[in-house]
Amino acid sequence: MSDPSFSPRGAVTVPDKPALEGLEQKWSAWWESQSTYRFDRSRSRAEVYSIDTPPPTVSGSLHVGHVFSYTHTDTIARFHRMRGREVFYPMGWDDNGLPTERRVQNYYGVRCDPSLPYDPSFVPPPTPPKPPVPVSRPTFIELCARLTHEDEKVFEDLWRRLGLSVDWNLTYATIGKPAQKASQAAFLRLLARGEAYQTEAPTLWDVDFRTAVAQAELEDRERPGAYHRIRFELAARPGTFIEIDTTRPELIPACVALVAHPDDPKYKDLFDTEVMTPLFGARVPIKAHPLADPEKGTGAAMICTFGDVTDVVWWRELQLQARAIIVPNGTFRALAWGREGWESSDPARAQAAYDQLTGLPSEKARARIVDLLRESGDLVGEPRPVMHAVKFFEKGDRPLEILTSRQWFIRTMDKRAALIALGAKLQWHPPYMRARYENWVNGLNGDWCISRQRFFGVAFPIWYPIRDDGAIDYGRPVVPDESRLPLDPSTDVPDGYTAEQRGVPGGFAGDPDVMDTWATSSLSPQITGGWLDDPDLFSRVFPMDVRPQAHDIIRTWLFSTVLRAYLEHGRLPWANAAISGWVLDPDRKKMSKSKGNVVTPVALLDEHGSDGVRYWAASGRPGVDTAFDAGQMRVGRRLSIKLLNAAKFVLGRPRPEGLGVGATGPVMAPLDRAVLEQLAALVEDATRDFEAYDYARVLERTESFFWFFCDNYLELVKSRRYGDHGEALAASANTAMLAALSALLRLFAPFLPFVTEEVWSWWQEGSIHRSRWPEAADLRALTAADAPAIARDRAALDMAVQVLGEIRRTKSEGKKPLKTPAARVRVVAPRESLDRLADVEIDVRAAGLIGLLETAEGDFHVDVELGEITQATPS
RNA sequence: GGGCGGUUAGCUCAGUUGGUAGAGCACCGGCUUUACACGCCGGCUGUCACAGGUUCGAGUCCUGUACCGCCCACCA
Repeated sequence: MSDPSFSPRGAVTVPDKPALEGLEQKWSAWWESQSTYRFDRSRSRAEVYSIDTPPPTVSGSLHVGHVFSYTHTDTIARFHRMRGREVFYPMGWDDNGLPTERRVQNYYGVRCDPSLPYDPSFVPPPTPPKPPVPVSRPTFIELCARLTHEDEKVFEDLWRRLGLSVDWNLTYATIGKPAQKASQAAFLRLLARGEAYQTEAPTLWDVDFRTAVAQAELEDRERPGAYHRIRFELAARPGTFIEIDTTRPELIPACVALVAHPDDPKYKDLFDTEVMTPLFGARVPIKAHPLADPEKGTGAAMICTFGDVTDVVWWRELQLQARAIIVPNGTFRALAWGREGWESSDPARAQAAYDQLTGLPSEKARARIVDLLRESGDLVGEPRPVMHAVKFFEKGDRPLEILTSRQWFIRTMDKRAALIALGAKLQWHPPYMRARYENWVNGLNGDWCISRQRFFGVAFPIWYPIRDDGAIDYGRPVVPDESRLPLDPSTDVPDGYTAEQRGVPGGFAGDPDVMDTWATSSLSPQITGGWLDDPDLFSRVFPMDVRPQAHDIIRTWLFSTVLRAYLEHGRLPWANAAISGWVLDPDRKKMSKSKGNVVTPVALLDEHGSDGVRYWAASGRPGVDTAFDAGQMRVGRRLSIKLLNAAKFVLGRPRPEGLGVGATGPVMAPLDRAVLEQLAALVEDATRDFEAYDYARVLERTESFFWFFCDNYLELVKSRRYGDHGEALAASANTAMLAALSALLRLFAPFLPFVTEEVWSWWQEGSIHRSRWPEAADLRALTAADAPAIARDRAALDMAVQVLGEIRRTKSEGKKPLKTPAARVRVVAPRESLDRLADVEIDVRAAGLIGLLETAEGDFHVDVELGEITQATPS
């Protein structure tokens, strides 16, 4: 036989009652012991299929969305493995950054106080205390590591249970040493090339986390607010006012100008004259800028430092002064009017007003100042409530503020054209996802801020000299040699200094910040591929074949990875992006913990089995948000059971003795040839679709064929295969069935790894997941049919199915058992069809329990008379 | 405001170059049939969102509209 894999190897062992129970434990343990998914790094780049696995956030909750998208990737990985590629499939854990910090704070009841000394004997209290216990930064980081390790085990258990074919020797963590080293080295190289820079500038700021955040981490949320109409008195014409609308009246003390459109006739004559701010009496100019919309509010707006990103644009482009009033925790700072350049026409009144705001957060200050404005008569009318979108840090609970601070940036704006070009070269699955990427790149409005004022993360590996006057000299950072990485500048000492010089004049200070989590995640191909420490491995896996990920992080993870690969290697990090959708609940909302509609994945696997859950997941098409559907999981479970039973039949020992599974022979019956030809076509389609990352289509078609195979083909050939028409025809059926079973099992293997492995083990050696993907040519070699013969065989199969269907219908409508004989069947059909029916007559007669079969030429129809056969069976 | 998807049976969704509308689930009826009752056989179900256009012919191609969802921008 040209395809050896359908010939049974050794003894065939089929359980009496095949069942799914226990298969997951059995086979996942076996795969582990056999190293079935071990990556062989001796293979060349062309032979390798490498996957840039997304590291799940281990501090987050496990949910069906994980199961969904990781199953998609696993089907792709298994397909390519069976196609002969050596699959590089690592697993990563995202334990970096804020989610971990927040979880550690809540879990242990601690808070990080970097000023505390390290206490090695610290043990977290048994229950989280309130208020939280302050701990040193090293202790906090230890607790982060401890908890994430626990979380990782839970994820690993889930992944093994789900049957992901990852190589567990290739795990990585985004806070692990290799990740730190890669992040720090890449940063130093960017710094050396001038692609990373530090500057003091207005920055998006989360007041609860007290850190800068990036544009990519923003999200809009609808919040109630109110327009407040405020009057500003013209400095040159007391008693004459300009009115503006604002949703943030509390920022009036930070007001540095008013602005209107250059062509707005209402304000044309007033540009570059001055007004007095209400309550505070500061003189501010009226400026013209095209971003001001004459249609909005009164047409004039207040510019504050800083109320929103438009303020930043105006402030920068109109070269205004800064009056910063909000401090990192989001409250109004103490300040003295009349000093620090905070002039006022009435400093005492300004001070009195401002004192009422000092120490308040924005929202409280807003309520307070509205009272003051109402008393002073500067509030025109009453506030008009409105729902409006407010910018939030995606993980934050309060609206962002914009604060001026010193931050690190990676140059992005000047790379946009190159990034668009790279995005066009990337193969997107589905293709329309590219638009989201291009949308994002084109909408960027600043370089990427990568520094965060947090504790648990990758440190910036640099120090700054401290001048003799005690000031930190940010302009001359002290950088280490790459060989020292990874390092922590808060404990490690720069070359040429001693530890005693830390923090003293003439000494040094470490950079206090950590990197944005995406600054590390964006290097995942480099981290997993051994970029710095294992160039041999890197040359075999990079650039990678595929990045699988969900569509919501195209703007973050996908974008930043493309950027970093471009900056570091001048090329794309992968050839393909396979984008998964979300899991929606039946109400079409994104499944989320807050809505309380999350089903735990383990409970699903318990109820429906891994293969059942995977079936549901794999039926979700690439990029498409998919409804959670337990019904589909039941269908998948049923399919798995059907596979067990169909295989039991195909591999079973039919009567008479001697015509066992070993009795194969030339495929000579038209039905057998037809089914193998159909299967060959299916294999071609499946291969093509899988190559195009359309796993869902492969599953759908394979399943459809499989049910046809069971319900029609197997039923039609049963009798012949039992030997009722001689050994040669039995052997033909036997061969076709075995070849079909083998191919079908392998087609299903990427989707249903457990049940297919189980069935494979009944009659084959080794893992099905290391077996060869079926080839259409192998199946066609069995039939050796030319095109006209194929057409005849297909027509014959078609006739057989139609006639059998008519007989079944008659029995069903007559409410008779299917075992009821059909005494007389008259088939009227065109001559050609009758010839084809004659080709398969013995199979149709046997399957339909036909007594007398009559034929006549005419338009197709079938008459069936049920009942016992009363006359001798005609030939 | 810009962009991207979607709208097909009660539900979830297929429908590859235009050629008489499909599957599963659900529902109804029947059947112990020697692989499977975790099964089998059969049945019912549609103005393919709407309006135009191209075509001998449109679920499929073009234009527009409506609604749903998402991404981005704006948000004084």
